[in-house]
Amino acid sequence: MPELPDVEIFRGYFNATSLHQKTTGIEVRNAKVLKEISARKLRSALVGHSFQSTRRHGKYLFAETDGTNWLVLHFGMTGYLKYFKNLDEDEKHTRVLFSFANGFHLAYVCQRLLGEVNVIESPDDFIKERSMGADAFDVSYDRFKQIISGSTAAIKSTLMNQEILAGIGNIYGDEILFQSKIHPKTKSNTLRDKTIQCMYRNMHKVWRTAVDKQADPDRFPRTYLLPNRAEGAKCPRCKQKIQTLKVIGRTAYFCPKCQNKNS
DNA sequence: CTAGATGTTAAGGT
DNA sequence: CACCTTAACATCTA
Repeated sequence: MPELPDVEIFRGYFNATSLHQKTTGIEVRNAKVLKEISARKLRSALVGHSFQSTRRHGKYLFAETDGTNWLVLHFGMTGYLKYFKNLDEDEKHTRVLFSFANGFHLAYVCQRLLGEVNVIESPDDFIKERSMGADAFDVSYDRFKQIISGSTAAIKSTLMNQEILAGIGNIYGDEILFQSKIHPKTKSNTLRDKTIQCMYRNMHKVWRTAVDKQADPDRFPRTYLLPNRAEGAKCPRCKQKIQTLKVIGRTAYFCPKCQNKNS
């Protein structure tokens, strides 16, 4: 489930489980997640070292070692972390298994292999090389407004473009637009200042709620779209039928009554 | 059996 | 250039 809030939760999980202990081994079960490095390089960069701290930018998690390298984790559509002692708790789709000196393991699980495990020397350089936009949790209002009003694309497309704003994916994009009563196909540069302010506030509200509720839609407030994000479901605000349409190839769920293009 | 699913990228079209 | 659509990656589920 990895969008910004999910990755922020993984970061907390990593901090609570995997810092300050020596990595004793790394088993690469499926090298497809390594994308641009070898298993040998992953091991030589991390084995014998310990993780000291973490950072997040958009959907990427970075873990700093006591050496010169950082571990990079991206979770694709189906990735997550699991920390355990006994291998009978291992997961079917563990792609990389980190082992620590205390006998515990950290599994990088990624069913669809769309995620990435990498090693880098500088998160800031990596963020630049990958052309990532401002983190959607950290961005200032002035920058946010500049970003939105500088794009002629559909607002949902702008929000989800990682080179413009990093961290928003399909489901939280829908939630932010639902909370802000904006139609997903509204042209970004036609939004009024007041609407952009509203969207900025709602973006933060959604992040806080999602992290607070451990990104579990069942625990979200009833006024949220996410628990009702299904074809034929009813809008939690006006009871109209939720509709779908395609924006940049992804399904957008929205309420045709609450979210109209002229608001 | 088929279509679609939280992500990203490449290729091609308007 | 800015934007959109489609396809692809591997696997599971409705």
